[in-house]
Parts: sequence; C-alpha cells; structure tokens
Amino acid sequence: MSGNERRWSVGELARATGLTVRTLHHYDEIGLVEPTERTASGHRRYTDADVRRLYRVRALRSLGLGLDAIAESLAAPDTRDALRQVLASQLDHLDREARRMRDLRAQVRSLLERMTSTEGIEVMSLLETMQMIEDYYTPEQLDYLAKRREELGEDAIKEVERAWPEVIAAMTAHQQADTPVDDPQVQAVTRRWIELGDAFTGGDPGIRDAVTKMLTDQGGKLGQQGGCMSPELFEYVSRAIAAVSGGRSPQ
Amino acid sequence: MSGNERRWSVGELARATGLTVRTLHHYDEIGLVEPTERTASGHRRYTDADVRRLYRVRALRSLGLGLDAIAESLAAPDTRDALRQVLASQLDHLDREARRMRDLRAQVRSLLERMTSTEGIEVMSLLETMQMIEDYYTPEQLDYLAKRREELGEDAIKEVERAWPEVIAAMTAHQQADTPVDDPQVQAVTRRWIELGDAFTGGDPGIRDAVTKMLTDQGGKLGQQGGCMSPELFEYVSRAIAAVSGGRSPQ
DNA sequence: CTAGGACCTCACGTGACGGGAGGTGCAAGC
DNA sequence: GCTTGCACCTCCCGTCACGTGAGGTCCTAG
Repeated sequence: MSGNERRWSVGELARATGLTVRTLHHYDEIGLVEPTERTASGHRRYTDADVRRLYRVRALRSLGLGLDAIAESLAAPDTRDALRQVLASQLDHLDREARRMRDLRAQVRSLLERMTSTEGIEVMSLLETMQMIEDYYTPEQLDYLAKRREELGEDAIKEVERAWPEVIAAMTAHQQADTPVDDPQVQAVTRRWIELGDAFTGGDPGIRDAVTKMLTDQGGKLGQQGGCMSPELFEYVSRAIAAVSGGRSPQ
Repeated sequence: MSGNERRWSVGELARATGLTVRTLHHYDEIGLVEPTERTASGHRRYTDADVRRLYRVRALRSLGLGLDAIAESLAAPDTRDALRQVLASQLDHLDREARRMRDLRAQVRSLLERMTSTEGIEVMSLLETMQMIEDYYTPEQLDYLAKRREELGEDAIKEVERAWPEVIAAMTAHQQADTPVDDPQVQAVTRRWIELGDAFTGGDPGIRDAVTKMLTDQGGKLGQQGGCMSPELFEYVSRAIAAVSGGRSPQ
C-alpha cells in the first residue's frame, strides 16, 4: 500500500508549489527539505513525505519565519510547543517592525510636507537640522516635541516656520550693525524670538537646554554654514535675551 | 578665512557622527562620501564640506533610503525635486511594508490563537490547510472570508472549529460502516455538515467551488494524509449532500 | 627603542535565494 | 546513428549595508 508511491522531480514540485527550482535546490543544500531518493544520474526524487514537509516549510515561510527557525521548530521533539514559541517571538518581531515602518513613514511624510510648505529654506539645512534634532534630544524629548506639534496643529506650525527666517534675518541685521541689545527695536525682535522658541519647545527648560547645547556644539563644529547659527549671532542673541528677560538661556 | 579649515580623521568623524569607522570606509569605497584629502601615508582627511555631505547622507539614511537612492538624489541637478521624488517613492514603499507587517502579524496571531483553542487537532494539518487556503482562494475570496470571520466573531468561530472534528468523525464512521446516505442519522449529520460549511463560506458559491476543487485536488495529490479528506469520504459526503438537498456540491 | 593606538587594505560572512555558465541524461524525430 | 531540445546537475558570483577579523603601516609618548 505504501511501497512505491509517486515520486516528484524538482520541476514538477516547483510547478506544484509555486516555488522555484532554485529554491528547492537551496532547501536541499541547507538540509531543510531533502529528497529522500536520487536517481542513478543524480536527479532529485521527492517522496510524498518530502512534499508534505515542503508544504509545512512553505506555510511557515509565508508567516515570515527564517529558514533556521523553521528547521528548528520542525526538528523539535514537541513541535506544537516549539512552534508556539517561535511564533510568539515572531509576533513581537513583527510588532517592532510594523512600528518602525510606521514611525519612518511619519518622518518621511512630515519631511515631504515641510519641503512643500517651506519653499524658501534650503532643503539641505532642513536635513541637517532634522539629523541634529535626532542627535541632541532624548527619546522622551522627541516624544514631547511630537505631542507639542500635534497640539499646535498644522497651521500654527507652518506659521512658526514661516516667521522664523524673518526673525533670524532681522536679528542678524542688528547683530551685524552692532545695535545695542537694549535698543527698543532689538528688544521687540528678541521678544518675538522668545515667543517663537517657546511655541516650539512649549517652554520646557530641558529642551531649551538641549537646543542651546546643540547650537553651540554645532556652531563650533560646522561653522556658520549649513543652516547653523554663527557663534557671533548666538552670542548676540544671548545678550539680547538676557537684556529682555534677565539671564535666561537663548533660543 | 576659508583657506585651511579643520580636517577630520575617520575616527574623529566616527565619534562625532555616531557612525562606525567601517561605515565611513564603506561610504568612501562606493564613492558616497569621499574625503577630499589624504595624508601622504594614506590616512583619510575629511574637510568640513565632506562632513556636511556626510550629515546629509546620515539624515537620508535615517529615513530608510538606500545608499544608491541617496547618492542619486544628492547628485541630481535639482536636489529639491529629486529628493521629493525619492521621498514620495519611499513613502509608498514604507506604506506597503507597514501593511505587509500588519497582515503577517494578523496571520501569526490568528494561528497562535487557533493553536491554543484547538488543542486536539494536529498542528501540521493546521499549517497545511492554511497554505492550501492561500493557494486555492483568490485574494478577493480571502478578503471575503476575513470579513466573514469578523462578522461571526471569535466565539462563533471557535464553536465551529470545535464542532468540525466531531462531524467529520461521525461522517467517517458512517462512511466506513457503509450506512446508506438516506439513513435519517446520516441525513442529520449531513445537515450539520452543510450548516457548518455555510457558516464558514457564508454560502458564497464561488468559495464553495474553490473548497471543492481544493479538496479533490489535494486528495489526489497527497492522499488522505496530512488532514486532507480521503477520496472515499469525499465521495460519500457528495452523495449524502445530494440526498439531502438535491445535487449541491459538497463541503 | 618599544609599546600602544589609530589607521590602512583585503577579504570573507550575513539571508534567501536569482541567475548564469558549462556539462549530463533522456526521449523523439530524422 | 545523429541531432535537437528539454529537464536536470553542480559550481559560483551577485544582492545590501555593512560587521569582523587578519595582517601590516604610521605616529606619538615614554
């Protein structure tokens, strides 16, 4: 009854399973699904048992498991238990991956939006700033900032981003003209600067410090190029803010 | 003023950027970020311009872009436009990946649940059935079935899965005892069989046909092993269903 | 003069195959 | 007997973004 059942060649099996011949060769190579027999000339002859094993492999493969994990769980003495373990671990692997994709997607989308909304600003400085933010903020601070952005809403953010270059330009002009920091015009610009900074940070002092550290570090590192504040401007703003509010660190 | 700025060694740059020395070597190898200078002894000396390029690369890398895509978009005549394109394509790549992860996760989770709820059934036949379903249903049918499952709710599904083995066992007993298909007991079991089948398929004739095709094909392919219906049982059920309802195809 | 650290190039390994080169087995048609 | 053609064989390089050595050089401090 089970003496000589049907035998399958690689090609037949490939067509039947939708896998490629190369894949079957690979499974044979690594010992995952080996044909029980070979013909005298070396052709692979799969038995029904081999085929069933292949079906199991394919099923587990379609769940995203690695070949080594599949091999292990099929070789385990208690398949059910081994399978449960590997599936559980796969489940949170997939969870992590899904989260990663979601987060990446959100980042790409926000960058794309910013690219269209802030036509004037150089793309490159956008990129650099983005990266610095990743470097200098703790994950909690990043979370906090993300929440802030949501609270503010799209329109408010765009308004802030539109206003920043103006304020920076005005401040730079005063700095280069060496206007005294207690000049009423400078004080007005400074108050606007603080306002915009607070809109961004939500007034969190930790984040304020991180920004300060970032700007000074990067100022020293990369000079005034690439969207960074120049040390001179930084110093000028520091003094201006001190003049307005009495010793707070600058934005 | 810009005659001789600071130069960076690989190690310094690695520490500053959080990348590894090997990564910088790699970027150099493929021409993505090459140090403008080398010392006489061959040591890499990165200029500030190189460093800025590296920062851009790192920023784009953190969005999940490939190195070739990064190279292209940085080399393009209109960086802004090239970047927008590559980011847009990356966006739907990430979308697809995220969906894939979600779907995989759902499959793994449902299999895990089924493994705990159907202690009695062999795991392997679960796997094989799962895979056959993928093979024999069209994507639309799979969608339809998924919706059906949601409509039914967890409890109803578990109830059906619990009941199936009983019905199959009863039917097999009648088939092996060769009970005539118009026997009232057989008719009762058959009605239950139809009921369960309809709960699963929602009575959709296309799906009913797919199941029939699947069972006959697989019966021929793999014999009665691995959770498949035997041809004899299949034929018996066909007759029983015909006797009860008048010529409908079996479940 | 030597120890140590930073740097160099070369080259293999990762996962799951794709794809091609170059050769063999086997049946049908001439 | 010969060719054509197909299915099959093994061997091996390529993928992607690096990790991880191995083995040698450069440079500074003690």
